[in-house]
Amino acid sequence: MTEKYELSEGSLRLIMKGSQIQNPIMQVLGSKRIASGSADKERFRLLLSDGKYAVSFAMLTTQINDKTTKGEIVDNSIILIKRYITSVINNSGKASNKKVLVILELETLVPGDQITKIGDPQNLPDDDTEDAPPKKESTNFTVTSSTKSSNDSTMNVTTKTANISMQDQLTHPISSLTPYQNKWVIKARVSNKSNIRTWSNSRGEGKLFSIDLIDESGEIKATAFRELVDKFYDLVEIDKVYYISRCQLKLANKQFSSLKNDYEMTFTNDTIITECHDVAADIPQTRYDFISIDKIAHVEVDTLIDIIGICKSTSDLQTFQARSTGRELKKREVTLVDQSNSGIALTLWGSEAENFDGSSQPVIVIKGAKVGEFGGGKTISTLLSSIMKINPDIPEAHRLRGWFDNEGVQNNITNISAKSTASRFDTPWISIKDVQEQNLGQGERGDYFQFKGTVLLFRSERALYKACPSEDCNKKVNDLENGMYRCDKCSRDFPNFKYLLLGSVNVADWSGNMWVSLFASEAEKILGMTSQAVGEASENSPQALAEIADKTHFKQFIFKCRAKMDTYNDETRLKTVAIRVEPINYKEYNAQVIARIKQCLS
DNA sequence: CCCCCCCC
Repeated sequence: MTEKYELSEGSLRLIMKGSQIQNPIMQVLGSKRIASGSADKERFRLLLSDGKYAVSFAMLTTQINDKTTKGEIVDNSIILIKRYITSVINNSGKASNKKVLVILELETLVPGDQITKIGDPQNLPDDDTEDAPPKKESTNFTVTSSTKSSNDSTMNVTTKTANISMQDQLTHPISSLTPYQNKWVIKARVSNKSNIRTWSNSRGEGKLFSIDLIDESGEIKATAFRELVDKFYDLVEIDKVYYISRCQLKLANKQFSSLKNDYEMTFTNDTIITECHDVAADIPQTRYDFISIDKIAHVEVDTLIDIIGICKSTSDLQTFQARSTGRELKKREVTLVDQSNSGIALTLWGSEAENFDGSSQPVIVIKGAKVGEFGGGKTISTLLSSIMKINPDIPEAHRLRGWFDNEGVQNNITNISAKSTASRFDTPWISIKDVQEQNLGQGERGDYFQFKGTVLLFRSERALYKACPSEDCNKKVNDLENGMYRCDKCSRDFPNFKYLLLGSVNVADWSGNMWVSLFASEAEKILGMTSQAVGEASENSPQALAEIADKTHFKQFIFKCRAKMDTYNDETRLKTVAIRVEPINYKEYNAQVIARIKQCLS
């Protein structure tokens, strides 16, 4: 084992001086949990050895904490460090800064239980300022690049005087920031920037804007208030990289941010922000934590999530008044699908909705979309703080594009935004014979059922009446024979009325026939005419209604009915109302027929 | 110190 994985002897000394060593191999001699402000943000500190030197201040970035909690890193484990940064931590109040090695990515080469301690490593002193060993000394590792300070023996690593420029300092990883320590400099990219917003409440009023900052180790939100808005708003530009120092840290309110950080920062009068023109490639763009669409079905409402999906379809732009504020709102609904063969409705707002063009079925990526619920299905919506990208150049987007074009486009998609109105789906399909034999309609609410029926007769007598012209009143009016019409329900006389149909139809299926009654809206669907048009035709010709009714014969529809016992003139009998008459959806109808045939065969 | 983010 030891032959196979030789430790990168001497590499720790160079690393702690700021050099970049390619894939150094180290042994873990110890690890311990570091107490932290919040329980879910634990950190791990490692005692690392390169076989020659040992360093006790190495940390795992929190993203890879699971390496220790899963038991992958135990004492004596040999690890390959794939990515790391060195940084300076000021022990608040103490005179000297401390160098720290933050491991961003690692691979365990040999589990600790299969090996013992290698060599007799000596602690590397904190104030190690001697020159690094000359390069000709034989080493088994490669120095790929070194920081400016590594060929300068005075090193800025332990310097914190204000008159050196920030560029000369080693920067701190965002993930190492805490409210307990405020001497730091981060080098971070602005991945999102809000507009300037004002507020006014019981605690006062003012204005603010916020930005999202990202580096290789993590991300954090930063907010500027009041006069600091004027100072920084124009200075800070989206996608650019800055050195930032002297902000105040506080606990983040997770409800309002999807960023993976327990803290957020507030700009202060002492905050310094300078642009970094020498942008290292290792400052990432936006970081996402995508959740697949099928899993959103189980996510709590109001949670902020990151999502990637193909825009399968889009609705037209809709404009309406907000009920609460009365403000005019614009929205567009987009259906996103992904490899889980699930779809979800995404709502875009305002100008984002207006300008959106989904005709090419692009990949949509959103950081910080809000999960909502409508009619029992889950939906998502963008917020002002969301970042939306169309066809971003990231591996996940290319993978999704490939899946959709090759396969997903023809897959059946389960839409998790579908309304789940149980009663509608459960309406049983039964025959007319069953309706008559099953003694339906005894209950208070009546019984609901549906069937495919053929119209045998549309009764034209008394199919039309003059109704109250008030919008929501369909009461029959009395013709006062003086040009006025009285509505008893509204207790008013009107100079006009509206025509309404009151349908009564004899419908048949394979098993029998029965009479069903229909409200105007459904009778209109069978006649293919509005009540008003039928009424006007009748005024011109007394035969018109009979002729119109004749044309309905042998038309077929799906009748969704309610059967209920009804008492009229002391006579109690079953009354069936077709509450909805719909054209036959053969896909749905045939599925039901096939299901019943299968049931018969089993 | 904000934290509103809308509708069916």
